[in-house]
Amino acid sequence: MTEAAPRPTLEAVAALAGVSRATVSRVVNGGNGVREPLVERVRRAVEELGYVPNQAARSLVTKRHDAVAVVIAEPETRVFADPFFALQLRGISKELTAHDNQLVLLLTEGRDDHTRVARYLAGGHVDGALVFSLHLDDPLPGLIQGAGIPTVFGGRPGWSDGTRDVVYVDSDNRQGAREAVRHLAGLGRTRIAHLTGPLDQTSAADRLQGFRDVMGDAGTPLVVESDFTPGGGERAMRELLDRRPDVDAVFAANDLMASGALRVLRERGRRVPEDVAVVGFDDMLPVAEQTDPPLTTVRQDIEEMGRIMARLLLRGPDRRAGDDARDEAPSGVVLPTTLVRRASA
Amino acid sequence: MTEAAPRPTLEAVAALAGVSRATVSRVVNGGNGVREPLVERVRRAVEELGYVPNQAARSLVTKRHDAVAVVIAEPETRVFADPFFALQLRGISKELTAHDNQLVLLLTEGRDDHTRVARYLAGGHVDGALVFSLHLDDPLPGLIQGAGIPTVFGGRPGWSDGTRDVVYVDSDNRQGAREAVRHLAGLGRTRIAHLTGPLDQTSAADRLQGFRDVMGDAGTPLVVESDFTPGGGERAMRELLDRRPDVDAVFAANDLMASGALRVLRERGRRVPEDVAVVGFDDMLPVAEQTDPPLTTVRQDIEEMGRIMARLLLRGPDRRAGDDARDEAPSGVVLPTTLVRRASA
DNA sequence: GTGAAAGCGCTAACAA
DNA sequence: TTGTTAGCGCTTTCAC
Repeated sequence: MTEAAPRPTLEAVAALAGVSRATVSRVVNGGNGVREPLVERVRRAVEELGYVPNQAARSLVTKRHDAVAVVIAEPETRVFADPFFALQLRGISKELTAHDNQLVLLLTEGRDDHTRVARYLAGGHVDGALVFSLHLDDPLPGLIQGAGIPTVFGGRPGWSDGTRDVVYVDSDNRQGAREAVRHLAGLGRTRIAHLTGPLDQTSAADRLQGFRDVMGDAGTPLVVESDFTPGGGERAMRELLDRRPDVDAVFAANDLMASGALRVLRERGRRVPEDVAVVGFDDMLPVAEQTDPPLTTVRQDIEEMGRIMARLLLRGPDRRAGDDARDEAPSGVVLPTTLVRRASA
Repeated sequence: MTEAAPRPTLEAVAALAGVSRATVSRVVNGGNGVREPLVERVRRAVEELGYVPNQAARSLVTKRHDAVAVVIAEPETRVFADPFFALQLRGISKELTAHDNQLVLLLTEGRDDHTRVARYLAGGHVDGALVFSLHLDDPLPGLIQGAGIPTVFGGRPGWSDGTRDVVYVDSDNRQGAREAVRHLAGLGRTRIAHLTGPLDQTSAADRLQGFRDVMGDAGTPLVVESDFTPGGGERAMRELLDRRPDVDAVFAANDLMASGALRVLRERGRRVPEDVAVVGFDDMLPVAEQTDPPLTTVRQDIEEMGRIMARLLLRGPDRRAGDDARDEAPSGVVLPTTLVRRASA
């Protein structure tokens, strides 16, 4: 609401300090090659005037922005309802901050926003982008590649053509799912069901794959497709109980669905884990620790994933050393998962 | 990872279309006052070259950025764990998007980040800031005012000197709390307790004030200070039950704490609402609807708050019409709350 | 080590 | 209506 007071420029500082703009610029950018007394004088002038460099002017010549965009493409309402993004953001934010980069968050609610985002990325605001594109048919990744800026994806993109060389960070969803199912089998359970996430997301598809790896064809009739939400978990669990009342174990593709499943099981009078053992995925603490009973689940270090994404992006430009040594550039980083045992299985 | 291909400039487009840079600029910015055939030719050239305006260059001359910073000052871990910010962000994001503004999210993890944020805001990246500063003693607001850009606060700032004229958006926490407590009293409850949030936040302090408005001094012994987290709610509830086993109603200052309290009550064998009625605050759906029993709570329209904050900020500059008519500028917008009845009270 | 001068890509008077 | 021109505030050769 304050009317923008005109900020002092390099020129003003130079005048006050009695030096040239070039010298002030040098001091402001680290002061290399400027003699101590001058540095001191310039510093004082900067202080006195409250000078802050104008980034637009700086970027115009340096072509650097020290800012990174985080693009979250999620048309659905659950963008943040799910603590998943929140945790990744924390990791990303920490890493970027440590390297003096700013985080610019771009939320896209629908297709209309896509061109806006593409324009922004191509418009020279940021040095790179971290992209969360969850669905197979999302046009956004293509647009972003068109913008021609370095990009790292969160989660393995699911394009059918495996030709594009993308950099991404993901959890080992398939292996994590295997562990979960093996754990249930190790408990002596034989009728193990799986509540899937939306299968147009690679994370959900990979977890289903892991389930199948262990169960083989025997598992197929016990698979119920769902959507990663608590409500979806409830619906899927009801359907499952109706279809297969003899089920004795459930592997839900995430904790939110598991919590919904637990509610339905309680409502139907099944004891957990005595009658039905339940395992989730994510180890989302606010959910997993506070269900009744607390949830056994597959933990992925979400915050760390975010941190690694940022690191990969910031490192990117360094690697232009040898073009033939290009294959050492990791195109996908897959982090391990661990099973966390609590009371539900 | 792609090496940045040099983007085409206005100059290039002008050359290809056979016109001057000025004409291209006009077309790109809406095409007013340019004859149709030329517009067409320029459009084609833009298309062909994949031209996207360089924002740094543009801002340098226009001094506008079409971007707004959202500053979330939250040293604690719960930044996002709480869906509260997520919802506000959604509202903000929608409103900004509708006005073709970008959202730049600045997370500050600790005091070290403060100067970085101040520098960013003063550095001419954004046209204004939306600030969530929750704690009384936070130095950030001061720094931001120093940056001299329009600012709107989320939640009433709690500075002791009431002299600064700040613009903020808040819920009517006090009135909401009164409603909650009156509802419990209306149920015939007489030993009504209150689990507070951290009292250095105005929202928590205001809710306590509302509780006191209704209960008077009689309520004081039944107030337990806590921290807005589920764990804090559990601890506070335990302490309360130990101290006052005869308590028959609890007003928790937010839903998260209420959920913790419910767990403790169940664990101690108290029936809700028969033995102890419970009311929360926020109506955070993923929490309130899925507790057992579902939570009666005070709803605030968090997303709407975000939307209004953004609207206020974007409108700001318009209002410079008359300086004497300044008092019509709302310095605080306080939104009403409503009680949502579910099963817990 | 320091300053002078050019120019990053764009918009906005001003002329034509 | 269109083009010409002068900067916006900064970094960066290049002389000195």
